[in-house]
Amino acid sequence: MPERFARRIPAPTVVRLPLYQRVLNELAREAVATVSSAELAEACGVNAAKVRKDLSHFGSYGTRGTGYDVDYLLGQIQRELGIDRERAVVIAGMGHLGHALARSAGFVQSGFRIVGLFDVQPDTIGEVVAGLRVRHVSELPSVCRSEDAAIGVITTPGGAAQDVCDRMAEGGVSAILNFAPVVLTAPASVQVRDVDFSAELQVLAFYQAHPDAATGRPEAPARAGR
Amino acid sequence: MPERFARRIPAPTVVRLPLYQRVLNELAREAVATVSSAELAEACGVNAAKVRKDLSHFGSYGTRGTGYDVDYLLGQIQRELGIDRERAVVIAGMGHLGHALARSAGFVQSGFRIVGLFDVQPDTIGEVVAGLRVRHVSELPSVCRSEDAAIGVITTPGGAAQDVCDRMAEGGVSAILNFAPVVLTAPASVQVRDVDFSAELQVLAFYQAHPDAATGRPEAPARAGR
DNA sequence: GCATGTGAAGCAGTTCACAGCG
DNA sequence: CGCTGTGAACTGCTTCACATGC
Repeated sequence: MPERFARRIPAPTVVRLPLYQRVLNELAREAVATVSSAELAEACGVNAAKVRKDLSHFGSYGTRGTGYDVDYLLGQIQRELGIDRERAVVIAGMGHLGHALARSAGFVQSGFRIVGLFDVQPDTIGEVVAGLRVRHVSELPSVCRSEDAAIGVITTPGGAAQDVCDRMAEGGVSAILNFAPVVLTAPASVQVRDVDFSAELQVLAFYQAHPDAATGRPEAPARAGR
Repeated sequence: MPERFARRIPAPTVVRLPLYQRVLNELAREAVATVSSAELAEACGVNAAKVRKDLSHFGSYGTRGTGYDVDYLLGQIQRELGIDRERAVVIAGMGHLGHALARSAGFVQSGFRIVGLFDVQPDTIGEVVAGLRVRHVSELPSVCRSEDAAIGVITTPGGAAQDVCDRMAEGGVSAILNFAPVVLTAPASVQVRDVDFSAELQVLAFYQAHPDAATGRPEAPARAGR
């Protein structure tokens, strides 16, 4: 058992971990035994030195002159990501996006299990999606507690997002993935990540309008601070 | 017509522009006439100095002692984002996510018009979604050219993404929003932004597993880089 | 008086380059 | 000899603090 305390990991590094994990998974499936930082970097589209620095934050997993053992490295990264234990997730807002996420194979493969679907529309409640019955949002807090769900996904319209956020916090959720185009207010103990499709397109549009501003390759933008 | 050459805008600033745009839009709807950098910062969940610095990259739009004129500032930001002209978008991969995006109201409101939907499934082709008939991916390049679509969205399974990417490039697309969990290879002239839901959840899981690593407030989304 | 705009300071992540080790 | 791991240099964003101007 390696050391216990993770040193402060740079946020950009944390964001890249899932990428490494994904690529290593593929390599493992292809029965590749070892990778050098250069190869892994190539496959991830990042700089080799960055890969080594990132991995070094967790310890020395590589072998000099050889590279990294794919299976071992994969295991270490998954452990860092806390994928060893399955995590329960609830989704609020069963519109098209909510449906899409509920049925997403990627979530399950990544170690997440969806344990609750919620909405407020009378005609949506009761519907069965991905084997789960959609319930009214008022039941969200209790379900979070009974299912021990610590992660919530918000796919409601903007107007309903803050209310849902409050209910999630009430249910003990400590991490929220927010797709609603709204700035949420949540307790400091609740981690919020925002995803905004329109904003992504707008960024692309910006660089189209300002080709000179494009920095060759955008790359890992890091977190904008709050 | 203001000046022509945009100075090099920091990538983090570009990522925040859509956020400012959104918040300013709300303020405009509420008929708020002016905002100070502090108020705008509060509403966006960012630092006030950052707001001023960001805006200063585009010129001096504020009035000392008063703040910024909401309508004027909004107009300037939209102009910077190139929202003044509508942009045509094509979507490849009409699974649940593709459907969700095709019907997304947010895209239209943000100045994007969806002009083509594509898939390879025989039973999906021909279906009409959001007023558009789904066509076979082989038609993608020609439609991009005829509709002058410069932005493509990939919502296919991972295995089909690179092929679609190639076809988009062939069709003259210069910006791609990629939802497939794959590292795409595209010409340097094509800007790619990746969005990976599972990766977002994994990042949240990481911070749950390492509460000590949480940097106060991560904030606004960032893209895992290429 | 009050809020912007900005030089300067501070800080963080990236990249370099090489010592160290298999 | 090759590749990792890492100190050090570098680059760039963030934050500060205040002069400027309404």
